[in-house]
Amino acid sequence: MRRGVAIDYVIWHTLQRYPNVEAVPVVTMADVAALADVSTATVSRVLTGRPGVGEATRQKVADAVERLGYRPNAVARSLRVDTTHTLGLVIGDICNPFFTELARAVEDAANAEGYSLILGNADEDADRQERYVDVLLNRRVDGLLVVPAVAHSDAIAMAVRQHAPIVFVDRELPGINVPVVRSNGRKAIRDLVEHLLTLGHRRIAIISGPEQASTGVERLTAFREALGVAGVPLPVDYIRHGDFQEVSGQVQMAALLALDEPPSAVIAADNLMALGALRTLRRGGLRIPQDMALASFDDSPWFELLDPPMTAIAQPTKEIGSIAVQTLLELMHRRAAPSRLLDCRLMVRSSCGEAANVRKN
Amino acid sequence: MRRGVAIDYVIWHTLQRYPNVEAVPVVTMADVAALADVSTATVSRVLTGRPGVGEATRQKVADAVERLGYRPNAVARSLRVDTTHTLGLVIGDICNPFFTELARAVEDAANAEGYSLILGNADEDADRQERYVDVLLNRRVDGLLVVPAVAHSDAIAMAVRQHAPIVFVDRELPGINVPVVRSNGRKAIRDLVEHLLTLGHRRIAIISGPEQASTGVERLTAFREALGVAGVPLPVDYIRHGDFQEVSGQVQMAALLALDEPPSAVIAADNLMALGALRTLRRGGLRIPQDMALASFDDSPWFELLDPPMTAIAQPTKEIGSIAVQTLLELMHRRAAPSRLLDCRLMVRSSCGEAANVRKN
DNA sequence: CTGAAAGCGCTTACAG
DNA sequence: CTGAAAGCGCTTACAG
Repeated sequence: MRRGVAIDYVIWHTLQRYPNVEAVPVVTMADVAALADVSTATVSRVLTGRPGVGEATRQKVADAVERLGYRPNAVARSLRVDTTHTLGLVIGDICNPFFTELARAVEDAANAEGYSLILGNADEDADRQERYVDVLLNRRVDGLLVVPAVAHSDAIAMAVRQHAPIVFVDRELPGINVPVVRSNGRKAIRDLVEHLLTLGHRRIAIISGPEQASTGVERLTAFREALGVAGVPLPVDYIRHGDFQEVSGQVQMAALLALDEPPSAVIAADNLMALGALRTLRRGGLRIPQDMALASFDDSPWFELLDPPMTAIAQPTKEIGSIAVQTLLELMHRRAAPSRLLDCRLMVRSSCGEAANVRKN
Repeated sequence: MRRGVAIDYVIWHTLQRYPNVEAVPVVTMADVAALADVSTATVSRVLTGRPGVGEATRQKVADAVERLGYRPNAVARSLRVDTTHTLGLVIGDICNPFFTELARAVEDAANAEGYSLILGNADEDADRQERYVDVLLNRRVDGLLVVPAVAHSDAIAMAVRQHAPIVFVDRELPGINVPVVRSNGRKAIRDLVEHLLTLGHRRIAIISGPEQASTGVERLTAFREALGVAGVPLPVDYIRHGDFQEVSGQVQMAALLALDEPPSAVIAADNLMALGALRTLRRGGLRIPQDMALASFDDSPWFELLDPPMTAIAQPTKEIGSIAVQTLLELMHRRAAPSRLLDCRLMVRSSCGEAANVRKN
């Protein structure tokens, strides 16, 4: 077997170099060069497809590579050329389908441009976020996409000061001037509120994100404005702050139900909190939408199949991901890149009531 | 501002070195050493916390690091110490909640051991899988976890021959001898079939995985055995092969419905195909479980909230992830590590019928 | 068309 | 306790 012979050669070779180590032979470019009887410079040239190598030589090298099962050491290459062809993405929570879909979109876009992606999951936690930003930058990713999980980040501030190419996705950080690619929920939220008003709802509450999260704030503001225009009051008790994770949706929905005058409709600012809210309603035996209407920011493949199908605001996730990567590439080439705001779409289903049986309260 | 001064120093320093480049200054260990007036060896010692450095020296170095905003180059370090403190994970499909949860568990376990994780999404595609395995190995991850997406992989076979530490998760590859960590669905599937039989079902079909996928085969075999024991026939038409993604669930359910004698119950071999099957049923206006019972392999947080709540087999995902990492670490230390098989649990909900209203057909 | 040599930014024996 | 120097595995001017 040819390959066996080649590998044995390497083992032997390695044992020569490290006579008293239980060798796990790792083939280097020097091994290839030796076997092909050329210099490492030449091996490097054929491996990177650089022109100006004789056909015969090229073949000799290719054979040696094949026989030895040579695996280029990307770490060494990166050190030399000062580029890793890797992008980093720090997301808020890998269990949140929105981020999952985003990661998928970013990965596709990155691959299409010849980059691989290292994914960091901050889990909506400040420390984990800081750690990941540093780790990825130390690993010398060529560019970094981050969904900031907290109001303030020393790691990011420092990185920006050092001119690391960074773009924010989905959320942003006050006072840090990097391009942001995200969706603008304003219009869709206005549509949603209108939808609720048409269905007769007048007591509408919101389970928003953390007070520091930019997306949370924006969604809340848009909500407040939409109600204001319609002249519908928004009691402070109707504004709940969750943390974008499921349990907070459960808790805040329970808190709303415990109010003297509970709302008749609730909007959750992300899909996990909507899931939590729904769970609380179900456990309490409440009917949707008769006892409580519920809508969600973020759509999901599951929503159509829930009981009842959930009305939701869909973000253009794929687009966000690919535009974010494009933006990052611009930055990496030291070109200016603008922030981008993309529109959302309201998906009317039946969790807020049917247009048919409009109700008054 | 101290930091401003320090950075200006670096810019100046860098410009000295590269007078005609629009400098993006990157601070190196040599810069720190120069500022602290020590050797790089000493800087390295304090940075890696090695003992035997005078307190005064240590402080000088720490100050310089701080002032310059020094960021260690992990690429250079890796080349030198021949370890990256990184694990790789190649999953089948990042949009599949099972893999997402798995990735989360693996990441947690890896972080706990001081490793970061590079995630590759094969998207159930052979080429993408091969590419990722190579890319990750070239990047010199210290170990690799893979959910093999196809029946045969040259990249993996080669890597194993080169003694790369690899463990399979969730699925395995025939003829490749590496530890496997996955769940054993046999018992839970037997429970599920029993559950269906008790409810009166006699025409039970399965939407299995691809014929080459080990998990698909195992689940199918367990299903066939369980029916065999009960003396219930399994027509060939009742065995459908999907690809673990949603659309195939839709298609195969439609095929089952088109049969002369359609089944009264269907088991989908993963959660995405279950979702697809459910969608087809809903679009066709069929009632569940009256017109068709449906159960899923893989549980999901959504299942409890579906219409109707879906009966499912839950895998111990967290455990699979953490045990897989432990197993990989053993391998990395060149210790033998056994394969591990973990039990699943049947979560009875109402998509197959209530125990109350048992039916006969 | 090909090779010798320098160098990327670290770490680590080896001396002192 | 500290430093000079070699070397990890590549790539790339520079010569020839």
